Amino acid sequence: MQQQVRTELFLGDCREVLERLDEGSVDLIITSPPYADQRKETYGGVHPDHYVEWFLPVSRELLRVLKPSGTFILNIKEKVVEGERSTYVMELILEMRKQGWLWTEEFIWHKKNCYPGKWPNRFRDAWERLLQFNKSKKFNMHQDEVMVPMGDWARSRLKNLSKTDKIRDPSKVGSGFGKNISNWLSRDKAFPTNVLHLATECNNKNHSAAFPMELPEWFIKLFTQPGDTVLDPFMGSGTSIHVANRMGRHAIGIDIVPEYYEMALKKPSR
Amino acid sequence: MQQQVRTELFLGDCREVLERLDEGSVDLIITSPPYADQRKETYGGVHPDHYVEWFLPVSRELLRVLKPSGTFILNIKEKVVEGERSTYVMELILEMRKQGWLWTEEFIWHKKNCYPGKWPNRFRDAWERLLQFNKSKKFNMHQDEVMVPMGDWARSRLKNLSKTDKIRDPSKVGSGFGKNISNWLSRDKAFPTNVLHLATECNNKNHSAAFPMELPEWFIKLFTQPGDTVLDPFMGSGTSIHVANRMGRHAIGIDIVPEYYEMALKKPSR
DNA sequence: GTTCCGCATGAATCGATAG
DNA sequence: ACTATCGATTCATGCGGAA
Repeated sequence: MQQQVRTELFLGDCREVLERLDEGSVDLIITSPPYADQRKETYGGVHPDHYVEWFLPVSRELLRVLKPSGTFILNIKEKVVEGERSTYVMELILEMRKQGWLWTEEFIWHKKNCYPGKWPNRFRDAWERLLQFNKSKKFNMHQDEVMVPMGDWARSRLKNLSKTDKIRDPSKVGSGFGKNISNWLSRDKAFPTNVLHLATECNNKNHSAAFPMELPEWFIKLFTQPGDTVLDPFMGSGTSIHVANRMGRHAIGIDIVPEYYEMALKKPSR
Repeated sequence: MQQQVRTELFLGDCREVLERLDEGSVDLIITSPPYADQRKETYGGVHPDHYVEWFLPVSRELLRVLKPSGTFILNIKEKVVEGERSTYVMELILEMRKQGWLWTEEFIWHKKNCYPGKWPNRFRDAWERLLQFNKSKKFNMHQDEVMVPMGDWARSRLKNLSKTDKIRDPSKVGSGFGKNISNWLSRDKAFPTNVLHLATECNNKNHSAAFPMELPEWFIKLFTQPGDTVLDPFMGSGTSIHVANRMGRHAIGIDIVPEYYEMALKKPSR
């Protein structure tokens, strides 16, 4: 029942708050930390050169509070510095492995409505990383929960490519399954892939979410069950926390910015 | 003219063959090297732990033969080893930067019809990396050649120009920017993003790396002009070489496997 | 109730100018 | 020279009001 769902929100630096959480108490961590040099007004901005050392204490605590069967989903993307992609995300992955994390998978979030712009040497950036880390090779995964209908794939929550995407790419889709196609026709649902097609939410309201609700929803369905605990150490306005609550999961949210903390407190769990 | 197009095919280890090519003689290198520990029969297989040291001598020679204005597109994806994604691609990027390469961009190839399958701990892998490396920040890029049709929204969009189309609100986030809507009036095409949606080709069963023609075609259009030179040091059956020729570019192809070399020789340049 | 249409907004990046 | 700020460029989406 919804009433049984526990929600704990903390105002403060997650490096300190996390120390107060019990070891092995969280089933899913899903977060989108401030990217390097971004959100200067609110988070102060972290220089790309110092990003790894800034994040490692956090990931160490996250490793502690996660259950052995749990999963950590990290949404991040490196920025361009002087014409090159920065390497701090790769360095972060390498360092987190040294901490004991397993880098299990990398999902791609294809942002269908990416930021506009034109530059002489690059195109618009339309994707972000969704890095999956685990504590052990045996982690919980409920694949059936995120199956997508095959027939009306377009209407499903995990949306398919938009109309223009189809117009733009006239190559032969579905021509490549060979004999296995018969297996698929008899099913009505299919497992998704590791590429997620979602638009960023840019509504007219006073705040915009870091990522669309469908994103945490998808991973919460995939990696937790009702009654499990979801943690977001950089909750922002609290999107993933409230999605977790709505789905009957306990939620723990942390943010260092008072405005976000207040916003998360007040947000109706509709 | 097509007749003027030069094609050089070599049978041998590209580390040796590349030494015979002139410095600064290639405009675009596009290749899909044998993935780690894959295709053992054909390439002998490279263990993930030795992949970086195996590839670095190749990339050093590629750096030499590339023009300062040229581009290197590397199609690669790390395999899963004992439940984890291997880190050799990230390590390779870090090491190639030490060689002098600039890691300019990472395109995503979304494989729309990836191979079906089911595993208890992961979904189907539907994307690969297309790493862009450059020798200098000033490289050739012909963006107009790869423009795509605009979305349907554009038609109604341009009927009425709103105030904010001319003067954008310096909005709350501070990300506001002014528009020059007059640039749009005659526009029916848009620039693409760094996510490519292509289906894999499966017609050529003989070749172990399924590389859809559209992929080299797109990068050849983007980074070269007719008369330029395209190199594929792991040409396989020679798809990118023949696409380059068909598009009026000179081509150099290398492969160590006699069967592939023969295949590339015989392939009609339709 | 549908569909249509107007419109603000988004983890962007480059190059020029200012301190 | 080296860093910080600012102006210029751009496309797709979902919302909300109108038809």
